[in-house]
Amino acid sequence: MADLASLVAARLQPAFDALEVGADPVVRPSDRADFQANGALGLAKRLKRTPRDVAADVVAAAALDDLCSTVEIAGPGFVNLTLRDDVLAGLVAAVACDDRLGVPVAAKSETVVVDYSAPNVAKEMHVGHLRTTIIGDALVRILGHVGHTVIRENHIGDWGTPFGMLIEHLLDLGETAGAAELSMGDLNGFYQQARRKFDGDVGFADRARARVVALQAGDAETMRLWTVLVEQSAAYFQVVYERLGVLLTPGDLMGESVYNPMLAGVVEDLAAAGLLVDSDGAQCVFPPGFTNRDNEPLPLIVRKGDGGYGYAATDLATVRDRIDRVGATWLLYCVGAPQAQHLQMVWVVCEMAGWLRPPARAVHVANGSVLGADGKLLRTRAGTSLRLVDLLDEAVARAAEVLAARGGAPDGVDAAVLARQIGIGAVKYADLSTDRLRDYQFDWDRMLSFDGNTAPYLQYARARIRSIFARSGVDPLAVAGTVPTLAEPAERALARELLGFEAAVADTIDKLSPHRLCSYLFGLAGVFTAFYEACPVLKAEVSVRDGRLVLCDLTARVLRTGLDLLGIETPDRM
RNA sequence: GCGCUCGUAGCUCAAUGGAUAGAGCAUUUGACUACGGAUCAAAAGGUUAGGGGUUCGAGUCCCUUCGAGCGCGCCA
Repeated sequence: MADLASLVAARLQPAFDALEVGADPVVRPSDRADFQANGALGLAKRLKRTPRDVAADVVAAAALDDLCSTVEIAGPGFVNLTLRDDVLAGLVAAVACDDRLGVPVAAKSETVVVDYSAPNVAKEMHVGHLRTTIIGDALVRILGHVGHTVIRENHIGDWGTPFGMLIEHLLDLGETAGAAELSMGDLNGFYQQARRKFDGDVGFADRARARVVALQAGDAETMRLWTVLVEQSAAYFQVVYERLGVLLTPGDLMGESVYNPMLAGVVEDLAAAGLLVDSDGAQCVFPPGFTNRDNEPLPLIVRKGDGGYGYAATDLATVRDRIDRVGATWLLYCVGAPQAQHLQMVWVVCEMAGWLRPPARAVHVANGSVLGADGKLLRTRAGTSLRLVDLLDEAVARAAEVLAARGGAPDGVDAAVLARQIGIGAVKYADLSTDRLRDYQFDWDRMLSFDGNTAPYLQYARARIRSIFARSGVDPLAVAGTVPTLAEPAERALARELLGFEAAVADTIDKLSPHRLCSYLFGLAGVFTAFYEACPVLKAEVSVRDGRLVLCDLTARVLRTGLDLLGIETPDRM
């Protein structure tokens, strides 16, 4: 199934080629017609002719009669193309019979590593982990859907100096009690108590420092205690991931400790390449183009003055591992915007060292922050960071309230399950539907509303369509293959919108921005509503009815597939 | 000081360099014994923070001012 705009562009291409100025047609969906071609505008100046004349030549040469019902040259030289109804109807019927709903498998399948979530061991998951986790997970699903080989990597913080104090605190509590506290998810308390002792108790701090040395030396007992911390945390993370409904599993954990054995090699190779510089006792690389506040070259500190490896060394090793061992050509880092400069420096150094080279490339899928109603970072009333589990619990509780106010769950539907689907879906959709780079304002009432660009609205729109089939007793399969008539404008508009799914998915991947898909689904639901209002389905005579049922069924399937790609569940009844 | 991101309707958000900048909410007006009424339709709402530039064409690209947020040597 070829994207419609590409189909039209391909028809115009020979006409452009004939003009011999090396330009390509620009065809895009338009509100004024099905498509608008405007490439002639750019050509006109080079040809020293008016855009309208050039457009007329292109249209005459393209012979679009079998594809378009009207081709109109408008304004300063825009070509408005309206597809023939029979062409449109045929395409919709074909998509309706296609399990992939028109979305093709990528011509080039790539191995993609998606780095996302990345919580810290023995620390609470908070709102700050929400966006990276949800956006990363949506991209994993979408890229996988179009046939890429997607490797999820959860780069948890499971190494470094804090583990000295964490291990000592675990010993102070007693292993059993400490582990129990961790598994209950009271991680804020655990970490903060350790921190407080480290800052206030000289003896404890000394033990913690000694413990770091033992950890780095691979002392068996210390490693065992470290493993306790990591395993308890990993189990806790998994509880959160399952409640959130993301694909991450314990098998996806690729913590900092994994790269530990590779760090010496990284430093050796950088030194051999002549990139390493001693600066104030630290081993650094100075990538060009980065300066500090005094306008001096900014170092990437690979090895600290005390001989320890910093996170930069780990990040370098990670790039190398993903490319050389995993064989990835596309590295996606779903990480907050503040880390942009650090990542850029790491990648520049990797390029200098020859580790990151085409076709492999790294992309920072940056995200903005989640803000409260006051426009500041979302926090609890007390001003502490908000635990992710608490946020998710509240989402489900509030969804249950909204559901109750609407009259409760339908008979035979588990209200608790439905509340979870709506509540979690609402949180995820609110996050995904805003441009990921922008900060967005978290608002329970808005995200849980059944009106507007929300998950409940889309879930409800689909459930209503399902109920048409349930009430009528018609099996969608029974009408499959019917070519809709598209006599009504609302039918035609819906058909055209349905064919846009492919382009919406492609655009989402192109920009690595799930909100593109959200916008499409919301638009589709709106066009469907207009259709549903204007065109009776079950009351229509059979020949018309079956075509409309195909449109209904296809709409429901596109909504479901689209929400599925975003990681949002779709209850059949609600 | 340098760098990054952002600034669009009252509010929350859209908009591949393409025509008259679009939705939802809120507001106002209207429809209808209903294929799911917590429905639908319509109106109103804009100097795209300000100024300059590039372009046939700028919310979008470049420069600049203002404002918000975040980074900038041994934490990750």
